[in-house]
Amino acid sequence: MLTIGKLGEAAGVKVPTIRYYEQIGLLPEAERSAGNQRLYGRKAMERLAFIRHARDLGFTLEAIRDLLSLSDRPDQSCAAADAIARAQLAEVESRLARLTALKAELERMVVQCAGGKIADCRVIEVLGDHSLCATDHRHPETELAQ
Amino acid sequence: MLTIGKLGEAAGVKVPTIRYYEQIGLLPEAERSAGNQRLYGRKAMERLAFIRHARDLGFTLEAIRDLLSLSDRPDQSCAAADAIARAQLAEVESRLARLTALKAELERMVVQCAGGKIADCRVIEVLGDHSLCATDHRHPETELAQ
DNA sequence: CTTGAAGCTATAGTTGCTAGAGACATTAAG
DNA sequence: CTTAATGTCTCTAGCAACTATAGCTTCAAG
Ligand SMILES: [Zn+2]
Ligand SMILES: [Zn+2]
Ligand SMILES: [Zn+2]
Ligand SMILES: [Zn+2]
Repeated sequence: MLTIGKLGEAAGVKVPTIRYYEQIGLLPEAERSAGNQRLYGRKAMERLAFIRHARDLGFTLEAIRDLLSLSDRPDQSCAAADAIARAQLAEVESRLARLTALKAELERMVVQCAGGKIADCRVIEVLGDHSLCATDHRHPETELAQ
Repeated sequence: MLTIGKLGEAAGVKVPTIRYYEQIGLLPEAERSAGNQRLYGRKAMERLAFIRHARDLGFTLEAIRDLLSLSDRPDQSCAAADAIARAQLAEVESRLARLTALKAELERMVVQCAGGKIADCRVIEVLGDHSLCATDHRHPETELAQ
């Protein structure tokens, strides 16, 4: 059995984060030692590794909650899990598209500035006027999140 | 003079967001009508458009605060403004790199799943075990933000 | 002149944590 | 065995950048 600190170290998750996951019900309530300290076994460790990995792949905690409850029912079809993954892929693709446009605009800005006074700075000028942009990079309904 | 609603419409910014910007000091306190409603002139409109555009390009409100105070001093060198823009470009590039890796992993996951039971689902399997990943996509110190 | 939209303030909620305060538990050294 | 240094406990508050709600006042159209 691992203490919370050891578990965090093993899984690459900070201690308060583990407690937070328990608090929001993503991890079950941990067993406690005689002195009221949390103790974790292999199952908890695997569950936390799953969460950590899914977070690293950009899934929200809500999506992870769903994936975890799916993974607890091995006999069911995996269609729902696959749908969550495909939605996450679509999300990532849309962010990629947006960031690619942003990168192009930012590059244009910094390249075009000759480096004089603020009054002549292309960066300041472009920020004040989107019509000077080459692409339509504007924030659609897509959230900035992640 | 525009009311807050008209200003928001013109600049593509929601009304509560404008009030929020005023509250945090990003916009100056607006003039008020006899009935205590905010009124905006062309300067406020330009300032809000600048903020909106910079937000669309991914700058943080802190960076925008700095850019705005720089743009209020037209005689000074634009080096500081350019540095902020280059930092933002670097940030975007690092997010792009990470998202590109995520996209590759997510694609691998969804492609490899044959679509049967959860017990055999490649999505669930890979989420539980990063060693099944092709790339090291893990979250460095870089924040997930935006 | 009435009514509905738009404005006002103030507070709380969102996501996914992170940081602190103050108290108890465990471990290692002396 | 005692102390000191960590580690852990709970609880609360804070971060970005808004968004939503409640309960009010003001404005503009018919
Ligand atoms: Zn410049
Ligand atoms: Zn633009
Ligand atoms: Zn599957
Ligand atoms: Zn992985």
